[in-house]
Amino acid sequence: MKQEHSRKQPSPDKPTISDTTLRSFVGYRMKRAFNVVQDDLTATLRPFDLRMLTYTALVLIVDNPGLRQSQLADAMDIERPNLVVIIDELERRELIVRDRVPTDRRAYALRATLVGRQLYDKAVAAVTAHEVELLAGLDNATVATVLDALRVIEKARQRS
Amino acid sequence: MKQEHSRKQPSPDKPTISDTTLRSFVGYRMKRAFNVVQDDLTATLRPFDLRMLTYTALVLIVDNPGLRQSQLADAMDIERPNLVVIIDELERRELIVRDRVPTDRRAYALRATLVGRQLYDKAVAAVTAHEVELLAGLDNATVATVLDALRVIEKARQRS
DNA sequence: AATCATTGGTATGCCTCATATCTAATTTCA
DNA sequence: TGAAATTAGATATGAGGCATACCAATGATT
Repeated sequence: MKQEHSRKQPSPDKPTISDTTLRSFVGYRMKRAFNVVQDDLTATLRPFDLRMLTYTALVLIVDNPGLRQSQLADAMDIERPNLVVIIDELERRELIVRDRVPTDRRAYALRATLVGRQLYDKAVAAVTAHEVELLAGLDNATVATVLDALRVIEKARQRS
Repeated sequence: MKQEHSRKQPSPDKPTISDTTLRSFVGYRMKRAFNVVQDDLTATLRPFDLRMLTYTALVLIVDNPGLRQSQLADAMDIERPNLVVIIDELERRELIVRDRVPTDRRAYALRATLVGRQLYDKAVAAVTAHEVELLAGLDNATVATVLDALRVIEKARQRS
């Protein structure tokens, strides 16, 4: 996703069109807000030459040394074939290594290199800083409420 | 996006991997929650043979009869070339028409047909019902707080 | 040993997004 | 007014994120 939605202010001559119906949907609001967050994240990660998915994979590998590709795919909620190219890229850049698992020669144990861990540190710090700025207009209690609501929504699928 | 993330419960044997670092980011939580909402929306719209984008376009055209394609692209935050195929599809299905604008022969005024408005009614009702179910675990005050927070986040870009 | 399941990989296609470029039509303005 | 710039829509094309089908190698089951 290379969007970076250009935020164009409404031209005063053309009539602004109404999205009242859509605004009544939480999903629509979430998408619009998430676009902003994602664009910000994309811009934040660009200096590190990371995309959202490579960043996510790197973080999970650093935090879970030795995990298998299939576990990582599960955690990232993507299919195994799509993870391969992500791992390929991280390995090519020597941010991680594919270690053979002695007890199961089909599998790889993924581990971050020193360089990978250093990039992780810098990227996580940058993303954290950007999030703080993005949430500057909200007090902590509100953020906590939102996070809790998001968790409820995320878990709602298991009911349906 | 044809995802429909298969919600697999964690196998008890394999160690669940930790996403603690990522969980600390609001963006990550938003993405996970939004995936659920989007999957639900996709499933809800499937019986109507609508995707999120065709649905969004249809709703905006019904609510703003006569708008131009470029206005619609602006409202949907997508590029004009990408809107063309969406409009093509809606027109082919005779849900909307491209009327020539007499005062500007470059432009089209988009209008929904009767069939389009009928589909709109059904789809909006279905999506509304699904949202109610998805948000069943949250009280109204919480939803209001979340919507407000989302608006603050969405507008935050204009500050940066 | 034979069958089945799993891991990682390859090939492939769809959808969403972007950019560059084209035409026709309309504005702008020297 | 007439040339240049701008705009509306369309086409072509490519990147990236997703899915499925299929394969080879290995491991698990019986």
